[in-house]
Amino acid sequence: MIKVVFFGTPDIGLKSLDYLYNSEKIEVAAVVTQPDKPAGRGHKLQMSPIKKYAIEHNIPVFQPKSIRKEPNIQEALKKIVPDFFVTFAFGQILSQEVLDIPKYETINLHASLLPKYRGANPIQRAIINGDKETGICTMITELGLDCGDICKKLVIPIPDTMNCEELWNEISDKSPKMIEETLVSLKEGTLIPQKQCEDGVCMANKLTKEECLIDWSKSNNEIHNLVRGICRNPGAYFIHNGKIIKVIETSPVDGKGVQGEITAYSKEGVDIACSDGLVRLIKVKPEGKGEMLARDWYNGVKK
RNA sequence: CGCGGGUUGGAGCAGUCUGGUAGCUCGUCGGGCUCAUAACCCGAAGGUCGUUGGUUCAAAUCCAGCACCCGCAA
Repeated sequence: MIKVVFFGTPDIGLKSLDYLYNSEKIEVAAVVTQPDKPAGRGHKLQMSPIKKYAIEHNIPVFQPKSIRKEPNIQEALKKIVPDFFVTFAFGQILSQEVLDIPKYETINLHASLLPKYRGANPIQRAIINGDKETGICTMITELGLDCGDICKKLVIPIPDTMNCEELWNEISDKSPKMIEETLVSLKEGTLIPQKQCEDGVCMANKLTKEECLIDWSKSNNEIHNLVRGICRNPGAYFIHNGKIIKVIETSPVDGKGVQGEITAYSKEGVDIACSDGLVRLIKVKPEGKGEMLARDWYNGVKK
């Protein structure tokens, strides 16, 4: 049995945690996740999906505000005498003291083809930039952001119509085996991590509010990529009659018109002109309303 | 007690302030017309107005409670 402590917070790591927990070769001795935070409407205290899972399966949970600054929790983790730490979208930076705790290594799973898209937002950035492929890497965690040696790499193609939710799910589905195989072969010594090539390094920064506002002076493909890249969360949007209209689904089509103006409306959707062709809105979500077909939204709004 | 929007035929909305015949656009169904469109014309079906209670001669509308959906912010 390989004894691991799983560090994670959002639901993208849930399947991996579940897989490791049920694996014959792995023992999940504890889970480390972000503290419960007031979130959502009404600011109710909410626990992370990873914590929920851990509680349901009686796995011990640690919730440091900052793992670097809490020696008590570090001590508790030492007592477990883990073989590996596994981090997957944990949301905190580890320190050398923490990295020194496990007998072997700390491994991290990152959702990009490193060294491309190091950082916070690799999945959405790959789609926004119109990449044809991305992937998953497991790596040895070192101080510094996603710069450790690579253990395993898996390429995932991105079709033109794929949105970030679909990619998110695919990564969530394919990660568990990657992690298990990495752990097993590292322990056996059959895998030699490779240094990252320093050539193609680029960062995947967090999305800003401004980036989510649709700029109609861009091309229809750029806008389409933005929409599918950030889909519902946080969602690309524009302002119509003073209301935020989130755009859930689009397709780029040919045509001409005044940038930002609606040029046509049909069963298929509402076409808006941009710098190069048209963007056909298919599904939208107006402020305060549920998701709806763009043609339904426009039907209620036009006079 | 973070701020705010919403619930009305199958869909999207108006009507609520100022109580008095259930309205618009779309869709569906039937008929007609056009070279053609996001087409057009005629007709029809389809609604316990979220729920419970109160006020009133009379409530979608006013008052009180409850449920559910959603945006912002974090």
